[in-house]
Amino acid sequence: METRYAYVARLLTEAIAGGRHPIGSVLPNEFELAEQFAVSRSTVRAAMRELQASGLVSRKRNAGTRVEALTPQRSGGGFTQALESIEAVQRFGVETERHVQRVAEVVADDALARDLGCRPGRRWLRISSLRMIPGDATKTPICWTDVYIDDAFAREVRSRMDGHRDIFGTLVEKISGRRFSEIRQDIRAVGVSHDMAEPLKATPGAHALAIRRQYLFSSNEMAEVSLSIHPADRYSYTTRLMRKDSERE
Amino acid sequence: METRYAYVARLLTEAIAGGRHPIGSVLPNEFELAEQFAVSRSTVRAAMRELQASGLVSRKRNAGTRVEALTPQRSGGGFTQALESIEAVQRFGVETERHVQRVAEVVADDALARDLGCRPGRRWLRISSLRMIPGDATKTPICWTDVYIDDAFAREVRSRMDGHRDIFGTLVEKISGRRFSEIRQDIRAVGVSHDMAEPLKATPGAHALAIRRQYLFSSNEMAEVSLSIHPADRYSYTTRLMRKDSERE
DNA sequence: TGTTATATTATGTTCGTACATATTAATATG
DNA sequence: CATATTAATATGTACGAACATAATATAACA
Repeated sequence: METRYAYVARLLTEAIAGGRHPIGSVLPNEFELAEQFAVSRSTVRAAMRELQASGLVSRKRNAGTRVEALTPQRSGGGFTQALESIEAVQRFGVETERHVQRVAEVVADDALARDLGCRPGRRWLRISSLRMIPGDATKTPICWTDVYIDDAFAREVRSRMDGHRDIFGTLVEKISGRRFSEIRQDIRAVGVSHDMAEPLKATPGAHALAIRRQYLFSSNEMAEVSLSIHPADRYSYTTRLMRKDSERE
Repeated sequence: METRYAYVARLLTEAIAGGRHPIGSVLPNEFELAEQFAVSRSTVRAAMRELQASGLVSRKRNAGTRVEALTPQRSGGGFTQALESIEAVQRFGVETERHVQRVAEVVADDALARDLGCRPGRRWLRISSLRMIPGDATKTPICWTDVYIDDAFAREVRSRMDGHRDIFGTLVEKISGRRFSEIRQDIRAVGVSHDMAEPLKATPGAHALAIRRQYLFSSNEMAEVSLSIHPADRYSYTTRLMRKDSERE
């Protein structure tokens, strides 16, 4: 038999998916829900824990329970990929080090705006760098990366980037005092362009992976974008998706 | 101030990390722990929920709480990607339909074994197909896919594949009565080969994404592998990684 | 001996109560 | 009018009790 909290969780999930509670709206409080469903507050809280775990709602003291998504973001039955840190998103199998080539402030023209997924005219700090394996005698770069950081953080980033060996995303989080809530990633097949062929030690037109990563704060504000070019023979993007059940047997 | 359940969770986490409770051992039951820490059973259960969420322990009725790992496996702060189903792994933005081109039983030679990640000599049922957008007048395929299914399921798959519109993975799960526990995915940049240029309506050597997906029952039982070739102009692989935290602000 | 009832056990569910705490809204104060 | 104080509010923490359920161990029985 379906437990009562599972029943409450299911009804609420269906109501949210069905549009009864649009994103951003606030659910009735726990006591009201308890009365509506004729269960105790503890049962409502157990149901809420499920909704929260699946990413449907967020909760805050006295602000109530707000709907964040219409469908489960972190489900139980499907597959999940877990990355323990921002760095892990990059998934280089090996240790790499960054060699900064150029730093410049740029304004997005139409082409760049399309590449980055921002509006034309937006101002960015661009940091271009190569990634290498430390101690590699051939000095063959793994990839070329252009990191675009919101102009608002440009001065701080410029002054602190030298002492910073981590990925730039962590630096932006440190400077802004905020945390990224989402990373959008886009992988395409491209050819190595003429400009990049030489620094990458590849032939122009050679097969390569182009990876775009957009780093967003909670309000859908894009604070950073990175564009990487990986020649095909040096990199493949690997993920392991695990079925997630925490119950035993 | 540290809450009591957080205190209990911390002590238990430290005790596990410190080797006091080796992997596979069973913790004292909830009533005993409640007495040890001088808290109520509810508080112990709240602490247990934390340990379970971080992957340190698993629990089963009457079998108790067993230690599964010494350090947190799913810590907060990282990012996760959630796929609701096996199909979602493919992440075509649009509805697509499969057009089977060839079906054959094959034995992996050295080259194929390397491509699939299996041992040479293993027998597979290979199903080659094109994926199209229904109603597309130009009939331009999205991708070419070779699906390799374990020989053991070959006969069943052959007889049931016509009535099956879903991805083959679900068919294999249905036939075997087992569920995949892991999908390994590998994305590389390649050129369209001469054989595939014509069916894909692409020029030989054109930039393309090659995606290999290995479907595993357990960590060493690979039941299915798929190799897809996506011409660059028709597909990009997109993922959204969400921060795990569900607290607000 | 093998199979079927029965008791035991540890976690799971549900209730109710009480107080804590963070945030917002209302009110009083300078 | 701006600021400090207070009240109201919704979630968070903590307790204790009772019963449910699944798995295991034990006893009863043929």
